[in-house]
Amino acid sequence: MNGKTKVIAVVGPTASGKTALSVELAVRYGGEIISCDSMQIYRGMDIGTAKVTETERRGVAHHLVDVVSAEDSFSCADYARLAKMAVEDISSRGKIPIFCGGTGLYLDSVLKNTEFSAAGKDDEFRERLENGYSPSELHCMLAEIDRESAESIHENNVKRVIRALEIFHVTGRKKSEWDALSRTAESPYDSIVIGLDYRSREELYRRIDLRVDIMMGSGLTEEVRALDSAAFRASTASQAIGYKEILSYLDGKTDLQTAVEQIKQFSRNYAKRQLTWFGRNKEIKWIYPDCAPRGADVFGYVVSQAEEIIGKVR
RNA sequence: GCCUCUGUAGCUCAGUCGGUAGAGCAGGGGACUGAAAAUCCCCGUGUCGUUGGUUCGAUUCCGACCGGAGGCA
Repeated sequence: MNGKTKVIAVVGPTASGKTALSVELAVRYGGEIISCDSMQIYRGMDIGTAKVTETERRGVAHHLVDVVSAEDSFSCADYARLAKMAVEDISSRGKIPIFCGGTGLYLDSVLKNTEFSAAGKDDEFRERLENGYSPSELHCMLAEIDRESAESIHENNVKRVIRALEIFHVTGRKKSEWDALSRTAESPYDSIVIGLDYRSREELYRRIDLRVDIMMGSGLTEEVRALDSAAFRASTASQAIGYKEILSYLDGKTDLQTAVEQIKQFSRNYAKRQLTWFGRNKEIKWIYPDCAPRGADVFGYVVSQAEEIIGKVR
């Protein structure tokens, strides 16, 4: 007992079964869910983000779902702010906050209590750099003001190079300085992080493909059509897997079958990136649904594994 | 039946004027601090369809055969 707020988190790649487990744990332990998904944040994006349905929620309160319009911009820093408030709110009512989602950066920023730099974004500045310079020119500019950051960011990663330049432009201090500073705050949480993954990568990929087919059958095309607008197309949300491909189909740039294949493909690639992110967090306790005993109820197995993990730490 | 084209990495295809071959995608690994479902980095030996021949040497040239595509009749 150290007085820190207890939180549970369920993480893992897309289609690994996080939603059902998190709700089950919330029911068993008296918890409320805090979504940790960069796309479920947006209103109107339900089918393509596999957002928790009313039935799936089983009466459990869900936070940080549908909080902004799909045309708005949103950031990790915004998320961290809202998530901390949600944790406060939930635990003040004697309930356990349970994070659930696949956006590793978002979760870490909360659990590790990342102190974000004071540099907000400056769209004009970004645009000017994007259009006015080559990647190597930008990288040289960064090397001049912040050698350390320049060394850790690859020249071709223009987005990052520009952000580092932006931080200096806005605050007059280096990104590397801010980064060091951001790591000094201690986490106010005691967290148990449960990861869901499949021992068989193929099995995970099969689940992803299947889920995409279900999304299509549930009317993803109609959902995207309903969201379509100039503002949506200019937004971060429209970059989401499933949305950008259908948009391209609606424009007649790809046929539907190709679009669906791409959605599956990009989802699989994405799942791999998620696993890489979570893989470096050695605190995560992994559960593999495909390791359930032959003939056993898989979900029951997953839940009992989770209970064991939670029980041990408590 | 004849003619032409074609057979190279899981897929799509380059290439070797004869000295055993390389891209994209897939796949694998990695990074990640205000766009993160984004962005970016690293990893390519495969009977070069089979089989004869020519050659010091053939995936590359020639013949036959077997797939595939098209054309003529």
